[in-house]
Amino acid sequence: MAEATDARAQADEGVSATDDRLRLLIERIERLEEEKKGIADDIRDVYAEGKAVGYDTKMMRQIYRLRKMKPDDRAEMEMLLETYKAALGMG
Amino acid sequence: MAEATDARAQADEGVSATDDRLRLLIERIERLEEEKKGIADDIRDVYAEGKAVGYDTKMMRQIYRLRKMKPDDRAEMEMLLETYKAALGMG
Amino acid sequence: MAEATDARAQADEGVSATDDRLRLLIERIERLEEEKKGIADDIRDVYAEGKAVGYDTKMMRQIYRLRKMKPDDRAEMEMLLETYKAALGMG
Amino acid sequence: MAEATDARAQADEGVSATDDRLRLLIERIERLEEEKKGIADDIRDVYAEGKAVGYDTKMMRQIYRLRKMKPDDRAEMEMLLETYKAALGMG
DNA sequence: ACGTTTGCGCTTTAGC
DNA sequence: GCTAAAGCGCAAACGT
Repeated sequence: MAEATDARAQADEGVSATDDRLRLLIERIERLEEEKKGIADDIRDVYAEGKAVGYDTKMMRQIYRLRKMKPDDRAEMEMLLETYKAALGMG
Repeated sequence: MAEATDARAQADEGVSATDDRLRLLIERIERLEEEKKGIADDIRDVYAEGKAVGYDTKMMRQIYRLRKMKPDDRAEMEMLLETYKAALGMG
Repeated sequence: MAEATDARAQADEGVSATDDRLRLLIERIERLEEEKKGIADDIRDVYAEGKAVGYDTKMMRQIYRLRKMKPDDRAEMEMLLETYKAALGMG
Repeated sequence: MAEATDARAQADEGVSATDDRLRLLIERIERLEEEKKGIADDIRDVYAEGKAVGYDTKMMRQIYRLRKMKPDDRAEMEMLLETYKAALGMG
């Protein structure tokens, strides 16, 4: 409970200094979110560019996903295999 | 390992010029997605920083959301919520 | 725009009848959420029971996940293979 | 198909008594998870129904959340939010 | 241009 | 209390 109310305790004592700190944090977040959106737009543009030279957008997305997922899938499969071995008393 | 990578091995072999162009597009996308993830991590860090100095994460996110809304929309939304609350006897 | 403000329009004209309707909907949701929580608790109990007779909870969850995912994974792998074939001009 | 199901094939073969017990537990979990999903679908339907008669889905969910909170917690949360908003000059 | 459907991100919850 | 995973809502994307 003490931790949960720290912010209010601060707000109650003196608002100005901590409020600047809060505003600064929020503004940093807003700036970063903007950047993130910019990147997302760039990605969008690349897909559009690919489409313009004849590639199917859906296919490009699938290929991207496939390349990304491969290592993870292998890791997961191996983990599941270990699980099975353990389940059969080899653990 | 051999079985798992058969599909890509095939892709690497009979590769034409158009496939290089496709690969280039995909690689650009991959690069941008990486950047995007980096930004997202930065945002997480800022929230963590705020939490470390006593602000509630949930509230910070709420504040960010409210600031993002157009003032009119925000006012309308709050009014609608009050209306609903009143309708259910929630003072 | 007309659709978006329907609710408020109703609220503005006469509150009582529509409010009962709203309350009824919310109460149905609350009841269903309770049921859902009950089921979730039952699931929890089964895992606890398994743990009590010596099975590792984490492992049981993995097995559940595996059994659930298998058919989907096969379908997805085949789809991705088709994608590759298409990318190589066999589509 | 043969390769992909090797792991399960092995599990099906060298099965001991304890594995039957494990399977039974898993099957109970699967049944319960199915039920849970059914309830979740019902909830979705109720929201859809509310939307169909003019209520805003987002607001209904917000109302449900607020009703679920203990009154004291709700009051404290709203006050904290107001404090933050004031700190950022959001009237 | 709209409605449907899928993918992504956030929120919340379970386990350690 | 924190980290990791699952469920869910939202929004962009595709097809009509």
